[in-house]
Amino acid sequence: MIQNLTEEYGNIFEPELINEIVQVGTFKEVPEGYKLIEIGDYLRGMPLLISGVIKILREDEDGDELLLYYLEKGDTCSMTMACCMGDAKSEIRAVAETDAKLIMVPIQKMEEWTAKYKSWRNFVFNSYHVRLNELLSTLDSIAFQKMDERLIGYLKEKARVTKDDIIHSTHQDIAYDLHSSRVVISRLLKKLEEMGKIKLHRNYLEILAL
Amino acid sequence: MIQNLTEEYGNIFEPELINEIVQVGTFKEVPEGYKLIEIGDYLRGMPLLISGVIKILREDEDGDELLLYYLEKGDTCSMTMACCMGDAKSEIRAVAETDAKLIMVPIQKMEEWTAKYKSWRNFVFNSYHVRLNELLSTLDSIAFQKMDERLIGYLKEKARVTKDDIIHSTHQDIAYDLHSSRVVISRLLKKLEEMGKIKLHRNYLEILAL
DNA sequence: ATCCTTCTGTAACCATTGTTACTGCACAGG
DNA sequence: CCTGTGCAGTAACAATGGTTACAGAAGGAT
Repeated sequence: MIQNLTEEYGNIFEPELINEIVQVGTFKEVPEGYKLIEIGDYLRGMPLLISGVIKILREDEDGDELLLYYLEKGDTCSMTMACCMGDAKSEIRAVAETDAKLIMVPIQKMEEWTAKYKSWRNFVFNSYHVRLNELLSTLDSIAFQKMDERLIGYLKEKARVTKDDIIHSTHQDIAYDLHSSRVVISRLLKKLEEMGKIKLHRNYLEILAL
Repeated sequence: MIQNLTEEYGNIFEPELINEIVQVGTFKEVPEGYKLIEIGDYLRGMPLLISGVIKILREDEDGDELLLYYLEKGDTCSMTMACCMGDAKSEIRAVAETDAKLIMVPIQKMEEWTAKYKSWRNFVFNSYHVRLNELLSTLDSIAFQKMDERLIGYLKEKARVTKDDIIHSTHQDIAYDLHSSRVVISRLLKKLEEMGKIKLHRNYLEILAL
């Protein structure tokens, strides 16, 4: 655990803080598809992501989903922090997009470290900053873009975070993330294939030139 | 300035912090419609709202607008804080929805006070928390609601923050805020009038029962 | 009063997205 | 090998929202 922490966070946290994290944190390794947080969950810990990708989803009363953004190594979940301040109920769902390693820190420490360590304060503020901007771009894409543009953006982003030009998703998977329907996504993907930008297969697709 | 501050913030900030704010802050009174922040502006100060309502807007490259949320007394602009951490360029526009009084605090103090005052830390974290959730509901309404529901929500929220069941807006104004077109809004408003929920007039409308 | 500008109402039309329904294909498991 | 299940392709249609165009009403300015 200590070497993982030092690798990812050694350059931003003071050694004493790293020590504290090692003391109170618990190491966790989760497989792809593992549901880390469900909407309405009471949060007891704050995750520090060591490796892998976590996707953060929003859902409404009817069960309609929407992908908000991905967390990558070095990220933490601002939503979690936000929740720790308030009623502590999660507003979002977190699912491992790939196998992932992370460290869970008890939320009680948050406040303490915020007073004690400048690096922690900067980290927390920076996380909020990044997450707010991430949410803003998500909002932009929903408000200002059409579905074909959103789809292209989605494929690009997914390829980026997984470092893989093969997208291992069914059309239905994509439709869920974009809060659309399978038929619509199939239609648009077919267009992209006709334009030579992607190549479709069963259960996956290749990005050729987006 | 001191009595304004004490009225709105006296119960959450320590007296020493109030003193510091009085020392370095500048009082500002702006009329309805005053543009406080434009997209791309470099931010030099952080606003603490004393009275009035500020609306926060997002805009894309083509100049299409979208209302994100309102700030009310006791609120501050998390976006501003977020911007102070990063490249300091504003991602949003802030316009006074009503006449408003506020205190501008130099951003250099933010970091200092965060280390020094627990109440300030809580205030800043809480602001982020509230703003994140506000952004989430905005996102919800765009992603999951249809225009008629969004319109009703908009009218209710506007009536709430202005404490006035008369909405002093033209159909075009509303269309801008909801990122729709005037004709669409007129159509939907007419339907609401036929349902007896509102009464339409030139340049304003009355909410009867929403 | 007359003119001009702005706001509103409305119709006709279009584009995008979502829905329903049905097809065939791929593949895993017996 | 057959069969069931899930995935993808496609057509026809519906609904929502956006666009264009035009007419008339309100209200201010001269």
